[in-house]
Amino acid sequence: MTVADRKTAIMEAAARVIARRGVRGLRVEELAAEAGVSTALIYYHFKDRAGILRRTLEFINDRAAHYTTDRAPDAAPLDPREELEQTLLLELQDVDVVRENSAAWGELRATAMFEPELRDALAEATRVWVREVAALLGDLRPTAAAAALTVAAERLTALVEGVSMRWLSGTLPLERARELTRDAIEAELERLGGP
Amino acid sequence: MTVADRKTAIMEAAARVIARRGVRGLRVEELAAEAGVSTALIYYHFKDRAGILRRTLEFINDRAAHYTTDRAPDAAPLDPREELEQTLLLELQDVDVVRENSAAWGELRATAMFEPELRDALAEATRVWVREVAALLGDLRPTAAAAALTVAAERLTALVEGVSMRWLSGTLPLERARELTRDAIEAELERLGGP
DNA sequence: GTCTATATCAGGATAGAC
DNA sequence: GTCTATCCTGATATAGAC
Repeated sequence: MTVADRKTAIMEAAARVIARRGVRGLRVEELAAEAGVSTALIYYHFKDRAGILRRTLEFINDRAAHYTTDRAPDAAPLDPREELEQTLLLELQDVDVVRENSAAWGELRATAMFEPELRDALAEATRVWVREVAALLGDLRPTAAAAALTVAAERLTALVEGVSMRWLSGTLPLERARELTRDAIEAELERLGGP
Repeated sequence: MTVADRKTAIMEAAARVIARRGVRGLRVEELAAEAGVSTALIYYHFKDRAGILRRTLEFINDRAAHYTTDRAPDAAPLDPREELEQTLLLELQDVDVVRENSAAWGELRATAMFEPELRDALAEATRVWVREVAALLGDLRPTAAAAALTVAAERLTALVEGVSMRWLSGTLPLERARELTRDAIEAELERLGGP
């Protein structure tokens, strides 16, 4: 295993531990055990606890970008509507990597309320996501104004974050969360001009 | 100052400290200083750290219930539409108590992902809120089906939580958060049957 | 680069006086 | 009920060998 692989393995482990215990519950010792390395090595590579969190946020963002766009090479291309649903509903699946990402994402957003140094990365990731959703909406409603698309995308992504929190905190069943999201997509598309 | 008053003062202080530092950042010592008492007294009244959190969640729920319904006795009665906007937008105001409540609420929801003992109180509070919003929607759209009202209320309240998180984590300006919420109310009302 | 061992210290919790 | 003083655990972080 190369050094780069090992660093990646540590960040994968960090995502798992954060999903399991939260940012608050992340213990460097537990992370070390999860990754099968010593605590000293973690500090060697990531400097300190804040460094672990920062790098893990980046890692999660990258991974989300990939599971959003990576598709089997032989799969039929998605139509825009399917792609839009995918993009939003992907955050709401009971699949390890996704659940980890969503949980870690929620945690990191919550943490960012009190740690300004996470804010920039968070704001940027949000911006990218909103832009992506707005673009997909634009494909489906080419005549809609750019501002209207952005507002709709902000509402949809904020809703997904909201229902995701409820899902992960056990307040809302997953299927219900997905249903609310699907309906909201429907509603926004109607709002942007009927089909 | 009576004992009951003192306990209330401690919980008010807890809400302030949680809003400022987060659940993870809550130090019993800082709480004690904020409330002007000793740490020993906190433990005397609340047993342990978990007890502080549990009681504080109850406290902010009660307080939110009151600032939602308390109104100057001489004020003109709100019409249902205003009342609906109030109920949802009240969580999005740059007023100390509200900001505290919203921040603490977001924190506690995030914490509940990993601490099952907070879940019940959280789920119950959410249920009450959804029911309240659904009832207000029902006043405005008496012909709508109950299930449709509930779904709309779930979407709206989840959206408010989502934009609230973004607001408090510095990703979205307050005015924008309010605007998105207002538009969403508009959209849900249209969806439930035009005015 | 990676480990074992350990320093350091913050903060939760309690004892005991008043 | 409330305080002062203190204990002690658990977690971050580092020293130094390999």
